[in-house]
Amino acid sequence: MARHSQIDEQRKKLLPIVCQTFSELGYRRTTTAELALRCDVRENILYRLWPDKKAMFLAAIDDIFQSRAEKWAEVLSDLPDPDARVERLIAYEAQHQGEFGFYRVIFTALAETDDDEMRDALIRMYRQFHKLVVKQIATGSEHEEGKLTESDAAWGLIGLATISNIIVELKLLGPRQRQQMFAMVANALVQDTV
Amino acid sequence: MARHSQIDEQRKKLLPIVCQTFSELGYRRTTTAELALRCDVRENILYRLWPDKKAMFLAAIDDIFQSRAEKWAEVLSDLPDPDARVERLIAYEAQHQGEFGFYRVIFTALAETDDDEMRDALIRMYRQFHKLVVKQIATGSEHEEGKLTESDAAWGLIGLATISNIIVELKLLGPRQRQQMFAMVANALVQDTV
DNA sequence: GAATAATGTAAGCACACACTTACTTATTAG
DNA sequence: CTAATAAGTAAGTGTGTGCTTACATTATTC
Repeated sequence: MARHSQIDEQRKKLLPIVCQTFSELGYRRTTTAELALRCDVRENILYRLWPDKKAMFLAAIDDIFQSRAEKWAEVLSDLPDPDARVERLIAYEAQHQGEFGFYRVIFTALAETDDDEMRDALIRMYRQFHKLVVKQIATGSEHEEGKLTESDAAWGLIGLATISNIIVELKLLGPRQRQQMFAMVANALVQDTV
Repeated sequence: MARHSQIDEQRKKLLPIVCQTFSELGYRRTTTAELALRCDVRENILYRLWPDKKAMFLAAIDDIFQSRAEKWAEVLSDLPDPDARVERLIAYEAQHQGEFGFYRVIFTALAETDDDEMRDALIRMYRQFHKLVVKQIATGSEHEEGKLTESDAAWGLIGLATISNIIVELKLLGPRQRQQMFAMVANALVQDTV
């Protein structure tokens, strides 16, 4: 008989490199040759792990969200108080915006939304992300007239994170200003919530 | 002697078609062949109007911002009262989000920010846009402690518009819900300003 | 230890697409 | 009228790149 396949292990091993590459270069500019180079394997080996380039990209989208969510859990692990959690999260995001090239994957994916699988991956990602944010800012209190629902505030925050990433990428503001802006707007949104 | 060049006129004539194409397909998926087809000319004619594909795209970015700004001016032309102007603008944007494929051009451009000219075009566009929004929400009153600056609120609104476009594209919310969300968050940001 | 299947290497195919070239036809200024 | 140049036509060309194929090597299990 023959040896056991280690395809799963290798997929898991190479995925971070694949993520990193797509994060730097986006979808189109990432060539399979470049991926192979960075993974230190030949192209056909990548094609044994995933059926095509798109599958590699979709795997990257999923993984990026996963690791982001894990990061949040880690950041919040020692904080029971909900208010402090939100505060910590805002501070964390204000500081680490744009560090992982997350947005670049998302933006290039958004340019490919004519493709159904790509759409679906994005939709899944945004839904999960929105849910996660709602959970973090949820207070359980009654909804007051004129205030934002938790869902609305969460979309606002996701939008804020998006433009904040763009600001980093284009250096539209200095780091200090950008952090300040992020914190101010985020707090305004959260404080207007319930 | 020979006839006069009509290059400028033709550029102006074809630009809307070029914009429309990039808006639908994004940068990479728009081929020069497709552009020529839609403009009803041969490819080499496009290359007499612009040096390369990138130049066509950059022209589209500039034009898209221009026409957006003009649209705003038109929407606001009959309103002198500043508060009412903001209100009208929010209502207008809430309703017309995603109509022009504006975001698609921007997102595909954001995937090409390794290119300096592309970066510069985006930076210019965002700066102008931000300035325009600030002007619309400016009240002239003193800045109060704990409230958002007009600049911060403007970034918040641009972020909101961005995620709102994404929501439209991915149908993450129904039109009614999305409009509601946009209006609520936008008002929260504006009311927290000064 | 040999059959079997996984892993690795190297080369290249096929196609899409940005851009060019060589040429013909229309227009107009002098 | 005609020389000169713009506008239009048609057919490439070269390159980048996603993906494949053919084959050699290695490891594992019975």
